[in-house]
Amino acid sequence: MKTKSRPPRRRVPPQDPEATPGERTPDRPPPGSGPDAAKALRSRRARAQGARAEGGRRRPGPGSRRESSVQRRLESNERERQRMHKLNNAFQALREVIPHVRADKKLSKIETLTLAKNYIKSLTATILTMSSGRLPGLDGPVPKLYQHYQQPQQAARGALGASEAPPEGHLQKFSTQIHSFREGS
DNA sequence: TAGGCCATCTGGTCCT
DNA sequence: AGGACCAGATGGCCTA
Repeated sequence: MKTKSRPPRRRVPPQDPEATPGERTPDRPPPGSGPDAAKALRSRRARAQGARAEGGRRRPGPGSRRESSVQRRLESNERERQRMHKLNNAFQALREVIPHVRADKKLSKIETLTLAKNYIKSLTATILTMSSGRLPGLDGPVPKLYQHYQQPQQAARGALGASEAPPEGHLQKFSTQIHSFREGS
């Protein structure tokens, strides 16, 4: 059972940037690049790997270039951690606004995204039905619905109040989708 | 024990 | 130039 919430995990001792990651990076296709970029990437990688291979032996003196690059790496790691934490907060905020079966079990990220998508679809369908095929407000200057969507930070901060919880009435279809999702279909 | 999920590290690329 | 973003790698925790 996944009923109990996991304790926050502290990743094993923060890795020493000196301890080279070794063969961590196989050739991955460079995102968004042509053959030239691929070539450049290969040579950069070769240089970097060579540098790592021989770099492990020298001891960085205080204030050395190596030491400052280690420092930069650590700062970069910290920023990346913060970024991921923010992302996870956003996921949590999303979990809290989409209704789901078995509230005792925390939704995984992929479940959260999939259910959110289905939920949006379901709500959209409901709105369309209620407004006889037209989105309410589309005749007006700026649809309120869209205005609401223009504030992503609000959701990210978990600022949605209880008053904005989804209405209970129109979720029959969505809950069916949840069930089929849970069944893995 | 295998498989799923996750946090973290890392190096590359993109953007300001 | 420096920070944000991205994706691969790695290893820990948990459940079936």
